[in-house]
Amino acid sequence: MAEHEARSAVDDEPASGRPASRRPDKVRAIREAAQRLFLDVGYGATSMDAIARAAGVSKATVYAHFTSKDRLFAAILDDGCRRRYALTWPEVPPPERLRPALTEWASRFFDMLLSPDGIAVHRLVLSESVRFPELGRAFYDGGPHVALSSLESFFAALHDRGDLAVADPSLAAQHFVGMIRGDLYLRRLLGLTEVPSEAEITRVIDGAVDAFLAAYGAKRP
Amino acid sequence: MAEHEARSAVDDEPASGRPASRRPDKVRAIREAAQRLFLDVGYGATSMDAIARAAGVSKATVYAHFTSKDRLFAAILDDGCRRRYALTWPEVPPPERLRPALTEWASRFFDMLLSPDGIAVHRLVLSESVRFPELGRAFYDGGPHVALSSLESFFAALHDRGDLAVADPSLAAQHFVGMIRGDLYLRRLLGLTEVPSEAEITRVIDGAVDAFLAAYGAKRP
DNA sequence: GTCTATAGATCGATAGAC
DNA sequence: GTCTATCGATCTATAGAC
Repeated sequence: MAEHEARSAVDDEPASGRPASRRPDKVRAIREAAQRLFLDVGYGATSMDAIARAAGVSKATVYAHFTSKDRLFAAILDDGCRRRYALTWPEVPPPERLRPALTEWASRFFDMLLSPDGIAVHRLVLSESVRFPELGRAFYDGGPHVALSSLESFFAALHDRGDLAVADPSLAAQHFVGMIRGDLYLRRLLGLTEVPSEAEITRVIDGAVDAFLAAYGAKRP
Repeated sequence: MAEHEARSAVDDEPASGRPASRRPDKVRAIREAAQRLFLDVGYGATSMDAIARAAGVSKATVYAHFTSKDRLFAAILDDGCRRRYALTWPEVPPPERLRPALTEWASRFFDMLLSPDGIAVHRLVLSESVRFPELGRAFYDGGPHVALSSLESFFAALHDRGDLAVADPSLAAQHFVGMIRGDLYLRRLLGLTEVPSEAEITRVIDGAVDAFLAAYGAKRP
């Protein structure tokens, strides 16, 4: 095949030992194909045949690198979705000006939440956490829990400083996130609407920040 | 079989026409078995063999009453889950005393949301709304949309009366529901926690009502 | 390491006796 | 209407050649 010719021209490898392990790119191709298929159609509707076909390898090659469908699924989630999801959680900015900081955080959170990839990850995790109980725990600890924890300490610091009046930082963090999610998150999960417009996003975020500050803003005498 | 004897003793039917349609109870058994299985393990993991076995009939009998697995699934959702689910949305109480009314509504909403059946329905709909797009629409229109709409008009009426300060009733309704859901809803969906204790429920609901009233309570001069 | 070919199990759906 | 028995397709996983 043309593929073989193209490879042989650049295949003088560093001769770094045994001649085995020639094609790490095939492993990568399998991972990418599996990730896209799992995210697009879910675990059950993704067959190992489809993964092999999409990756351009034979099914036996898939099984040579991943013991079973379950293990491949776990590897994909460990290596791809969960880490990328956790990394996209923004850092909480320093509380110099409160409203812009909240707006900025909410904006990034909202974008990640409603993006096609974000929705796909949520759908996949929610669908398969019954079959794979560890999945729900790993996702929560690496995703939502990180966001809530950082918000909690952020709010607690502002409370100590007198810039906010949060008796229960945990509840306040849940309220802020819950108000940002609003209705759009559910409608996105159900496939009822596309990624909202900038105007709609601004309206929702400003509304959430306004309500949060009205509820938790420090009432200084 | 003993089953036949037991039946023949009371089987002198009203002779209301043709002798067919002897066993509506078998249809009911199929419906109940299918509903429980779909809710417990989802559409993909539920086989027609399993449904027939759980209902105590043969697989051919299932197909004699329901054309296909898809149709059986649709019938279950139409007849059982969705209607029962929609009916359990609490009525919004009259606004005589605001705080107790909000607390009462939130309490019933929360109970329904976190109950084993409520969580199972949500999980099923979220999982299968990709494969069955009409399912997501039907669920949303019969469930969350009803709750949000009734809250909206409730808030709008209170605003007109001067008891609340809600510039955007739609956003306010989403904020109230979002704060009630908080973190527990997601953790329930992911299978990370059981039905919370009464004390925990009270803490979350009181916190949401407090925050909502702090944000939207009328500031009368 | 990678392929083709296939085993073994299960699934949705049906035929035919009663 | 209900059963037993089975078809044909599809899926996960593996054996064996190169």
